[in-house]
Amino acid sequence: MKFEQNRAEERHGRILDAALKVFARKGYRDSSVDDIAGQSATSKGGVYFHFPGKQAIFLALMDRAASRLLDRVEAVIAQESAPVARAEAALHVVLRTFARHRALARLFLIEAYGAGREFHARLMEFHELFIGVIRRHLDDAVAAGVIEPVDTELAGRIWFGALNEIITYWLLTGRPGPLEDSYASLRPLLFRSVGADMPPPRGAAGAKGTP
Amino acid sequence: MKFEQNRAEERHGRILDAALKVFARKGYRDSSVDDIAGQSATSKGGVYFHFPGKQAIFLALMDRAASRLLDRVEAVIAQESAPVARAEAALHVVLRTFARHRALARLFLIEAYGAGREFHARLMEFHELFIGVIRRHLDDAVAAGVIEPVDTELAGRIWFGALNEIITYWLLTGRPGPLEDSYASLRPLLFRSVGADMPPPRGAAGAKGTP
Amino acid sequence: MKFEQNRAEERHGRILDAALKVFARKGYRDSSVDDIAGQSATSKGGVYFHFPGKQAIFLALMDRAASRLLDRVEAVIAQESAPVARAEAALHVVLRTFARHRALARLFLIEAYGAGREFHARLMEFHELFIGVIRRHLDDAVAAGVIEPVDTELAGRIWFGALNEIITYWLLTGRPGPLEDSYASLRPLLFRSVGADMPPPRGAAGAKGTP
Amino acid sequence: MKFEQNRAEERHGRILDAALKVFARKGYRDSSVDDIAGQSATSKGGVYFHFPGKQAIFLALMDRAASRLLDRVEAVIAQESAPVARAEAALHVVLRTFARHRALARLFLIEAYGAGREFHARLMEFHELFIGVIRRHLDDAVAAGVIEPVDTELAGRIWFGALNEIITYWLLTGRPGPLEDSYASLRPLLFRSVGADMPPPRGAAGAKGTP
DNA sequence: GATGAATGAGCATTCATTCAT
DNA sequence: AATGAATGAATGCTCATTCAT
Repeated sequence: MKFEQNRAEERHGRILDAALKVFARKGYRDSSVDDIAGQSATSKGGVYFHFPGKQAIFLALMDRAASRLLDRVEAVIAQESAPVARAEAALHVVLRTFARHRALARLFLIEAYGAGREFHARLMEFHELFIGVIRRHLDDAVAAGVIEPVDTELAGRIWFGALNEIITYWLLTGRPGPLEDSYASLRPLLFRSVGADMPPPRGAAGAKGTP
Repeated sequence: MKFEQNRAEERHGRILDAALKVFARKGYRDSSVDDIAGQSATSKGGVYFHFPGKQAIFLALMDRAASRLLDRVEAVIAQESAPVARAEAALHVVLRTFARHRALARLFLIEAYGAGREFHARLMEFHELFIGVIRRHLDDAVAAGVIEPVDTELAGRIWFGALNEIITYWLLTGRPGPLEDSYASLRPLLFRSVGADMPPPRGAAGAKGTP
Repeated sequence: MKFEQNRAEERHGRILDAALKVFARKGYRDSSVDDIAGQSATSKGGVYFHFPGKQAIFLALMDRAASRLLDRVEAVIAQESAPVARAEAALHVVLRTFARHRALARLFLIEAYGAGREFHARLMEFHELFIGVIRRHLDDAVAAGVIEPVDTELAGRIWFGALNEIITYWLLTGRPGPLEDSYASLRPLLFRSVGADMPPPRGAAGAKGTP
Repeated sequence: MKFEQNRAEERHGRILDAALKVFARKGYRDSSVDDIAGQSATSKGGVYFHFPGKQAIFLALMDRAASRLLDRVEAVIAQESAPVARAEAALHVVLRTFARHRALARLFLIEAYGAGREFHARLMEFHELFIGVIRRHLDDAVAAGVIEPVDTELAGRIWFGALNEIITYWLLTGRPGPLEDSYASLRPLLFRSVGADMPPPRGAAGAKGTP
């Protein structure tokens, strides 16, 4: 029975993997359940056994992806100690992950809009989740006196929106070639926006220059 | 003949107006040409007489809207003299216009993504157009020594992306109630991002110079 | 008024010419009245002024073509004196005319079938008309004792059907390259079918060799 | 699984049967897929599950019919020994089959022309197939010295074309009442066309040899 | 007479979903 | 659990025909 459960879970996951590929390639509306069934080496009936419908697949896919992404964010944040660095880290992981997984990026930045009314609320929840992370650490920074008091929710939203535009543009036009190159220029602008001193670049881990 | 031409143009415009309403209400994919025909008090055949197809309607709609919006932007910019104020003005008009015309906002911020691959390139062109306006005036500001040298293209993109996120969130959740309220908090963050001093708020222009 | 009448007739003919081109190129069902209007440098409304509808155009076209073809047949027959030669001449003109006017051939051999029930009766009338011509001269030949008594109606139909198949095959496959080449081989077979001696080839006009 | 396969094949065949009826009654262009679905007691979707489209149905129908007809031809030919009798048999089966199955006749002699460009090539292939059968046996007859050397391909085409015209005329006008009556008059004309002696009528085979 | 805008019925095709096996 | 056959509603688009100007 444990065995069967695993098999079911594996199938479940396989369908989501297939859906991600298909949705990213053809877009939500132009993907058919048959496409997903084909890509996941299952039958249409099989897909409907594991999911109640096409919408549910997309929703489950967003949930799984968002939760994995948040986990990664939390993991990276845990390695930073300075509040601003933590906020920054959150942003950077998202950029890096999307740069490495275009399909994922398409899902959140493009397809979720086109999938229809039903997904918008959920998408906004995800935005809030990520913005909330940024915001929390900016709040810490304010509390610690590292940055001036600002509307941290709005600041988080700005950071997030800026990132979105950059990644979306990259997704749809291919520019700039290596997405991560944007980050070096992006950093100072965002930091300045909340009146933070430029901390050493991420990864330099505070080891440099402190006597 | 002049008369007939006007009649044709009027119908053309009426169809676009109807399409805007319908697309904003039901989304591009869930809107049928019949819906548009009904809303514009025309027959389906009439719609197809004026437009080659559904996609063309959406495209024409985006073009018309973007061109009107750009005109408004240019008009407002012309009333400002300081470069940073001009860049800011561009942003502000967009915010105000979208706040007053939710349907328009939906079109550009939501539906254009869901309408399919064919529209993405065009949408990005519009982004570039607006970002280009901001950028040009930031360049002027740099040249005038008003702000420090920054990657103005990226700065423009950040401003634009931040605005997008704010408006999108408002569109989909209704928060904050009056969208324009965001502007007051947004301003200092964006200005700081490019290292600009806070100019007096827009519209306070007449107050300048009073001791 | 005579002038206007001529203008109208000219337009009428121009539309038929255009229709012939269009029908031959795209087939009756895939040709639109717009296509015909375009090809005849008229407006759709103009076409409908001269003809009550698409069917009527096709019918008028068939009538005009058949009548011209019959005229040509009669003219050529008048130049022959031997009854069998006359029957043969009828066949030969049709072959030659269709070989030189593919569009015409398409009209009668292909499109008339696809145009729908309404045209079938008329098409069969045309078949009968041509077969009647052949038959009449075969009857003369029988009466003159030149050929044995045969079912001349059937013989006419056979001659006509054979010709049809040959031309149709040529129309749709392009073989044989020069359609008229078939004629030399066709002649003896058809003549033998009615038990006629092989007369000298048409065009040799009895002048050759007879002392 | 064998069972399901049968069920699928049965449905497949049922749809073709329905299509034959519908196409023969209304013509290819005036038949809708809905008509076929209705006639086959299936849903439109069901039809599309078994066939990729309307054209494919027509094509499959032609293929099935032609293959069945060819089988019948071969079977009848096998019962004759004389080459000319075999060629004749081929012709006769076609006449008889079409006389008994008007729908089939309509399909090949009328609708295939009206169905559009796409079908013409296939139709000509069928013509060639049947003509090839006749031709082969005429070749045998020539080789056996039974008939004089003639262009057997052309002779086959003539026989076939003659038959076509006769059947087509019967289909569209109803004359002669019993189509098969034509055959008795047709035989001598065709035989003579290739210079063959009149063999005893088909079916009289058992009478052969009685002094 | 001529034009072209407008109409509206018709149709092939797609696809999410259901269900018998 | 899984399959694939079946359903039926939905929709973009075409086009013969009409008619106001």
